[in-house]
Amino acid sequence: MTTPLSTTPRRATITDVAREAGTGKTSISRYLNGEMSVMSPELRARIEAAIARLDYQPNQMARGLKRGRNRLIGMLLADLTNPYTVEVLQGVEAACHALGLMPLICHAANEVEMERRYLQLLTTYRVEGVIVNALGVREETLRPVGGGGIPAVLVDRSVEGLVADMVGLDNRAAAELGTRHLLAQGFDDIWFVVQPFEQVSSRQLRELAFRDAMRAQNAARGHTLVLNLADADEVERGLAELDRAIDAAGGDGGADDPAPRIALFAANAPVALRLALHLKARCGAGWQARVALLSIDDPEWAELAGITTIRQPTYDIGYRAVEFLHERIEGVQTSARDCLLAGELIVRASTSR
Amino acid sequence: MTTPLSTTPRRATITDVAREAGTGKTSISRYLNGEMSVMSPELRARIEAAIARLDYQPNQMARGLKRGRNRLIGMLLADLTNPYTVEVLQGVEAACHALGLMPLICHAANEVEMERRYLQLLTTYRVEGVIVNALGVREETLRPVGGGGIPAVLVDRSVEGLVADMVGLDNRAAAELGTRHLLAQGFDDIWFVVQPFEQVSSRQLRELAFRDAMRAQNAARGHTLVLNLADADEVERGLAELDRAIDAAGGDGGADDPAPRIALFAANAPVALRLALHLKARCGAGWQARVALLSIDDPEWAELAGITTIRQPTYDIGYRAVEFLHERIEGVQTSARDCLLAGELIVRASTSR
DNA sequence: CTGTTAGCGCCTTCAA
DNA sequence: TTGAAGGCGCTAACAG
Repeated sequence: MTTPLSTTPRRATITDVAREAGTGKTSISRYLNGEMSVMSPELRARIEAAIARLDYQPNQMARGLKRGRNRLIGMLLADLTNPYTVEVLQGVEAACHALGLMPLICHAANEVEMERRYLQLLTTYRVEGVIVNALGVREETLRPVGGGGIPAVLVDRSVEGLVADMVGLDNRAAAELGTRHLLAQGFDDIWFVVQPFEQVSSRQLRELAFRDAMRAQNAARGHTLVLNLADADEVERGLAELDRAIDAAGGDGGADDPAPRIALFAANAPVALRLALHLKARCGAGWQARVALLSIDDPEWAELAGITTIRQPTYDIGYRAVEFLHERIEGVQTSARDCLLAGELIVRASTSR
Repeated sequence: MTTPLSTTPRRATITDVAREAGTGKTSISRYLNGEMSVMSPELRARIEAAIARLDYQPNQMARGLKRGRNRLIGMLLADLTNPYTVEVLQGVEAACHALGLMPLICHAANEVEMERRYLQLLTTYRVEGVIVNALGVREETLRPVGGGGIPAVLVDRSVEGLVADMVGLDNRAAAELGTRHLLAQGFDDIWFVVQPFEQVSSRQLRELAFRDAMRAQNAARGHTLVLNLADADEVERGLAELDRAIDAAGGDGGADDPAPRIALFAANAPVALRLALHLKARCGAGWQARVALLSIDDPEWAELAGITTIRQPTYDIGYRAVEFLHERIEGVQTSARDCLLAGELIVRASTSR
């Protein structure tokens, strides 16, 4: 490969096409916008030929400038590393495709500062709307977007004080579903493990619903453990606490030992993975005999590990979010809507016997 | 929540700011572009105040239209579901950030038709360059991009007949590394499992290197199994063939049984996952005692499952790709470059004893 | 140092 | 049925 890469030969503009077709720019513009009804077939043919000959492609930016709409929407994501996010994204893409929108995907990688910058950047590109699934967004940050300016719809989590459409899992129902399942399976010592939830409404709701569901069953003991995955030391301390509880519960898998009555309920997949890795490292490959694991989210490895999950309707969440946003862009003025979708319990070996 | 969502109050333009600051548009433009050197502090202060008062944000589209560059680059991805892709993306984002670029992420979801459409769309938005990691791109599809028009850099796989920079794993070295490891561990019946590779250069290279490395060791038997993950029936047939080989090799994990000498070498993570799921379903939780599994790619579940992997320098791949592209955008004219990065062998229980 | 004058590529009245 | 003129928001010569 020694051929030098060729240089750019400037793209054709509408003016070039007009000249090539021997007509005015207006007719080209009409052609581009499908206003064929009032146009002689002869002219139309000439335009088509000219476009083909010049390999002309209209400049979206220029159109956007004039029309005031560029069909761009922003998609702000907290963490692409989380399978949940990728799945939601698939729904978003499908919907965008169907509605003629183009998503500008911004990955904040769990950094609040990034979120702020991206939001600002999206504003600058004059996106027509934004879908937000972010970690640290506060009402102030989103003000220029949801408030005065660009329509916004929230995914998974709502933002205090911000009035906007939101779509996500029915967290209350999901956490109840999981808790009830564990109770029904005879677990009476259940640990709900969740990342810090002061800022994240969905985590709050899950934790609250868990506690409520536990309270309804007086016999059982319910605990909440906060695991800040971003801080290795904190994680160590949390896991150590868990270890003590597991040891106390016994159940080393011996044949004459009663089945363990302790279960872990992970609030999402990243937490579940962290737990599974730790348990495997500490108890070996047979860790599942000592403790049950259930997680909201259904990552690809769940089936392999055999843990029970509550699968979110991720695709629908993404799709619905775009539909909401599209309606807002088209000027719908109803008050803020919430769309809560149901999760599905998938029972695997970890919690059944 | 019954407050109706407010309407958009039209954003301030450069003209508004000029009026507000009592000056001309040029000065505002200069201010925006940091040409502060020749500007009275007094004027500058007035401009700053006006911008703040109006919450003015320059319109990127308009700037782009005028200067002919919009700082947008396209990022075409074959499959976001593959952890590899997400990791590369992180490198891409970091580099874009550092270079003041904004990536337009397009997810083709393994559909060739989507790729074509996205490529066309990117052209339409006049991106300054494209990073391509796609399934079905042929030279023709990319012609308008890599050839005459927009600079392109390829990730992971090269495209026949297309002269462009490319960055990815050193596939030959990686496949050799894996094969040698398996041979050194005493496996003499090794199955290389890979998705259809006619179209994908990286898969071709891995398969070829595997065969070469096997040939160097006459004693061992090497097989290549093609697994088309997109076709359930084909997958069934392929897995059945594998099952027969595993059964023939024996090694049911009994204490008096010699350790199994059969190993599976997955060409990437999606294949490895499919294999692991099948083996677990067929042989139960103890499947690892019957067959060893090694995979190129190091997905999050690899540690949990204890399979050996060859981790790709994904972040660097993404980062490097953007750097290459940026150089091209800036006009570098050297002939096409290849950047091959080394993989790292991570030995886990599956292949060690 | 600062403002005026042309466009960038396209769409949109308004005439013809 | 078609075209000419003006402007979207911004930058880039030119003048002053």
